[in-house]
Amino acid sequence: MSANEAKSTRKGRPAETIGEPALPDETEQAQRFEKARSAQARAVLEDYAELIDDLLTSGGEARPTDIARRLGVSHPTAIKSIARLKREGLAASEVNRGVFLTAAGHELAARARARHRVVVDLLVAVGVPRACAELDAEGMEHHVSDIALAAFSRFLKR
Amino acid sequence: MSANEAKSTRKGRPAETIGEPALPDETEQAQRFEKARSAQARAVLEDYAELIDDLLTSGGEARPTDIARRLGVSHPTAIKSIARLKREGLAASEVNRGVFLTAAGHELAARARARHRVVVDLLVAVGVPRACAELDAEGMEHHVSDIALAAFSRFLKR
DNA sequence: ACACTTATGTAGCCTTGGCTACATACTACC
DNA sequence: GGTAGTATGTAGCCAAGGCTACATAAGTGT
Ligand SMILES: [Mn+2]
Ligand SMILES: [Mn+2]
Ligand SMILES: [Mn+2]
Ligand SMILES: [Mn+2]
Repeated sequence: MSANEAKSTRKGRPAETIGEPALPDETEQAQRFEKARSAQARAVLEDYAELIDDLLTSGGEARPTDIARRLGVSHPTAIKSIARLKREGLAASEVNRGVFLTAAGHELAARARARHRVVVDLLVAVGVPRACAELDAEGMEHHVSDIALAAFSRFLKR
Repeated sequence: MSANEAKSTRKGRPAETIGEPALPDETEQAQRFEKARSAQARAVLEDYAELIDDLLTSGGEARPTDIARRLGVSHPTAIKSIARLKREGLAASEVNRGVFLTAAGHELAARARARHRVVVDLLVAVGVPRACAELDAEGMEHHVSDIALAAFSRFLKR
């Protein structure tokens, strides 16, 4: 390929003839997808931390079955994810006892809850019905960056 | 537990003493998480379909290495995901040839692209910097329901 | 004390979507 | 036509997050 100016062209395709849509830069696009993937990897941790914190705050324990039921998964699934939280230093528990959050876990939960609320509020503010906003926010929240979150807050303050 | 009115209380916890935050209904919460999980399961298919369609539209082929590079993954990963698209009737290709979309795949791509654009536009409209909007939208889009999307469109038309 | 019920934990399976290493197929070029 | 280089495909590994089935622990009630 020596000093070929463009793209990837095994069969000598014209490449960048003008007039066509023009795709985004390859590297930039790859970074977008990469960011989405890493956000996704954190999503489970965030949801568990937020939920555990909610359960603890609401005057009770955070027990695996409660967690499982609220997440809509089987209890072994919940236990396995809780194990990951522990492994990553976000939660702690002794056998046959409820789950607790470490300082880091509590931090994460607090941020997740605050973000969750802002996302729901923003959706409602732009006209999404409340119930739908609650539904959609559960997945969207994990992809909202700090910058976007700040913008949302500003927008909500008119 | 016979006709116990509430919750789950192995050690006879007071359950719903007033004053505390009051968690959302269990079933409703479970449905939210379930919806987020199923959206996530579709995310890869949507991104691949959208990207393949973009590549085809931009006057070229959709070749596995191009797809892989734009997604920021290795080519075997891309090939494996493309195999899933084929399995689900969204794409087709013969060996050592570029990938094509079936009617269903093209449909999916069109919807994904339209939604993607609206999501970016909405983010920008509420004050998120363009670059950040592009980044965040890549992950958020998959969780935006038709109802929310319609609300976004309405909002964008002032 | 014992039985019953519920909660917890373990084992083992599956799928998805990452990866590397290797083998094969094109295409270009001399 | 042979060789180099790129693209494609295959094999096999891993971790995450689902699941069921089973075993154990802990309360509840008679
Ligand atoms: Mn969530
Ligand atoms: Mn949340
Ligand atoms: Mn996307
Ligand atoms: Mn997209």
